[in-house]
Amino acid sequence: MTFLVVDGNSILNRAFYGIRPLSTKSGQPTNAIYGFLTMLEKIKSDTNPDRVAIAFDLKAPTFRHKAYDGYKANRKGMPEELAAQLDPLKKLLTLLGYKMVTCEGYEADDILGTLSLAAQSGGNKCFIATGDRDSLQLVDENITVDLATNKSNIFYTPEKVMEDYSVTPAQLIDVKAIQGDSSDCIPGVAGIGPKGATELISRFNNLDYVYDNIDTIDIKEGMRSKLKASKDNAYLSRMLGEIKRDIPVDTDLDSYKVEMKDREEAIRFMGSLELFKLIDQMKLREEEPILTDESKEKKYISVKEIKDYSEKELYFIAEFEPDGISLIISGEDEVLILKEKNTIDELLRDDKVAKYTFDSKPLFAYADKEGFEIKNLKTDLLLAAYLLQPSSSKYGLDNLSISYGLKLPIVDNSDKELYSSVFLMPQLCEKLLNDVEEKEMTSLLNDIEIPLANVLAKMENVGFSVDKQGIADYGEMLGAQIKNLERDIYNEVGYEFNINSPKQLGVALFEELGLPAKKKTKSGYSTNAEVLESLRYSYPVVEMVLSYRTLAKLKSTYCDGLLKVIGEDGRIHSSFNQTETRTGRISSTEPNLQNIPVRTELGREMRKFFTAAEGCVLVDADYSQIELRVLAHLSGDENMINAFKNNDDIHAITASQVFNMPLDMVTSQMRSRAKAVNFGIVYGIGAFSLGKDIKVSTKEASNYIKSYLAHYSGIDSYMKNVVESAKKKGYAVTMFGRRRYLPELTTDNFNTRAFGERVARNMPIQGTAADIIKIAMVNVDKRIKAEGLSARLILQVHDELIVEAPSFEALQVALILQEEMEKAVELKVPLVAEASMGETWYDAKG
DNA sequence: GTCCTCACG
DNA sequence: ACGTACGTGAGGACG
Repeated sequence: MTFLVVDGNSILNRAFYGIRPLSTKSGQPTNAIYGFLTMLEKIKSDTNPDRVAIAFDLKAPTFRHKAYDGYKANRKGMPEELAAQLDPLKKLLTLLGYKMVTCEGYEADDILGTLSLAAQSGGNKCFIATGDRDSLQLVDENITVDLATNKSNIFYTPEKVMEDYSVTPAQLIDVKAIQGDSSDCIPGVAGIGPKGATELISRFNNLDYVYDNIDTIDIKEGMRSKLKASKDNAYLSRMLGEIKRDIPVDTDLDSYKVEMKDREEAIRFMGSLELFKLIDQMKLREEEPILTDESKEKKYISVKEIKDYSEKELYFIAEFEPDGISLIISGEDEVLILKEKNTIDELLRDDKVAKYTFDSKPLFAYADKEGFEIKNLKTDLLLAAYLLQPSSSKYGLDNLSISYGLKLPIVDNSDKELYSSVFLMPQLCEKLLNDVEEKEMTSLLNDIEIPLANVLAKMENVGFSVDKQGIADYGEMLGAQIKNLERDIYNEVGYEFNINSPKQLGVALFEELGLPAKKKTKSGYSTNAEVLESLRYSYPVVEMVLSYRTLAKLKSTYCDGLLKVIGEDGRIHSSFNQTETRTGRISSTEPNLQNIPVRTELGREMRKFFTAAEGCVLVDADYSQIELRVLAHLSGDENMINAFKNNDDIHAITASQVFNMPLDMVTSQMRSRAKAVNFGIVYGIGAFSLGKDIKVSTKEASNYIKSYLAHYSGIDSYMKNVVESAKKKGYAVTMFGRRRYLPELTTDNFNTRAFGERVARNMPIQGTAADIIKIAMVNVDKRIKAEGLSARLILQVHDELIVEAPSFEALQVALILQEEMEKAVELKVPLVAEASMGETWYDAKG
């Protein structure tokens, strides 16, 4: 039999430092857990053990021995991020069926020693997997040490130990007794290091022989006196360094059989840690699920293709392939596949068929293209899952089933895993919708998110018309300027290099030209805009680099990037993702139309290429100060509410309050600083960053904030309450009940917790604003339809909506936009939206 | 695949 | 004592 003993703490350490930081979206670190299991799998496949024991130290921070020279090395114990992974790892190992061994008063090494000896005495082969070399003394004919890192595994047999250390494994104890080991606080013989120690032991065999014959052996006098001086330390060190092999742990090897009791629970737990890749790597899902006796769930299902479907309830997902649509439907005892287009269309528009699906947007897009409407869509599980867990990064139907404790049946005549989770959709729906109801998000789901999916689908279909030639020409123009700048920069620096490489640029500026470096990043000098900005007026080359950066960004991201995604219809069809952000905003990809330049004139030019179709105009409306208005509402601060009721210039009013000045004495600089404070408040504010932003000292910035909160005392108390409440509830919440869970608030790590607190202050504001514009979008879409217009919403940019409308509808549409945006919700302050129009986005933006 | 940088609200 | 404002997506360099 082969026995494997794992040095848990040591492998965990290797994993933690060897794998880049990973964490769930909610902030639970997982890299060490991931690394540990990957390494364990690798070790197992290399050693093929029949039994496995995993040894752990009992105490988290490891003070091996009382230090004789202070204990600075381990003073802080384990880093927070590692400590936070210990309990989840142990739980997971237990779920996976491993037996863990700990022993009060002893260390993991002693457990390795005892178990390996027990295995050997029983005539077995034993592997010890560890990350540090202390255990090498245990190696013998039947005990092999696997020195494991996340990259390599080195197997130490007696021969390999001899090869590397020139002594036998047992002699390593004596070598260490002489040389000492500062990391383990083993003193050794002062003045003799690894070389001397190894030579002594390989020549004289052991420590006893050396000291028994200390006056007669043939060594240098200096060494003799060092040895004599440290004799006590040497023997103490040997005692400390020798691993114990008879400590009281369970040596019944059969108790270390690996038996997974509840596979689904293990998968579910791994799912909650978002270790999806690991679930696959460990092939946890391939085998038959274990069903409990009382379970009425089906073990096996089959897949059947059908021509017709006549039930009144349809639980399904839609798949879109080049050859058309197909529905995968949850049947009574099987999964049904429906491919008949006419049948499908009939079902989708039949008001008498209640429909439950996962990911409705493509379905809405399909119906839009086919020119009909989907009727009686009861729910979208993807959107429900998002509301329940907005911080997750992956919402597969299968992961969802698992995390809701459903056991996936085996599909016997298909390899598609998806089918088994489709089969469970009715159960899953019930569980999810109950959950949504309990958390008071039913209206958010049914009245906002699901109708919005339809609106977004249509926006994607319509797309945004662009002037392809215009973009290409603009790109060429930029290209020529970039070439000139390149040449000038090379001239200044004296050689050619890649200006796009921050690394090479750092060397050129801060080494070759000797400019003062301000900041460093992990991999070299920081060359970001903030650093360059501070040098631009003193060094012409910096100015050139800044221009180069601007132009290169414009060309690569916006000209080249956009040209690649123009459709055959001459329009850009971005994708709007509804389940991506943690605050409830939507995001835009391929391309991202929410970050088209506007802040500088040169960039803003890009918007001239975003046009209305022939005979149409763009109507663009944006909210004025929506986040501050939301803040005024949520906080109930009278001062701010009044400012908005009076339709005052909020930043100027803030300036007059913060700087204690009459309004007509407020300078533009004061206004712009007050504006930054307003932004800072919304983001969760810190004096340091505010100071950096407006280029005043941290102290001064801190005074601004104090003054702000004194004048807006309602905001002060609101901000305190909102953090308090998030701590109590575990989540931040918007006006419409959208949640964001904040496990960060309960951690001990100061920075993590401070982050959580800022998010707790920001999310209700950003999220409520997101809710509001979503409502407006749904209502605008409805109004346009109700009034029989052919105008179409084509883009949303967080506080801005763009509609493409036939010219003759433009005025009507502008009114609709403004009206629907302003009355989307009633707040304690007016909600103001302003519309304007033009042939291009450049002209339409007010 | 990750880092750095930078575009937007 | 320590790092430093919220939310996104994309491109280029580099290992």
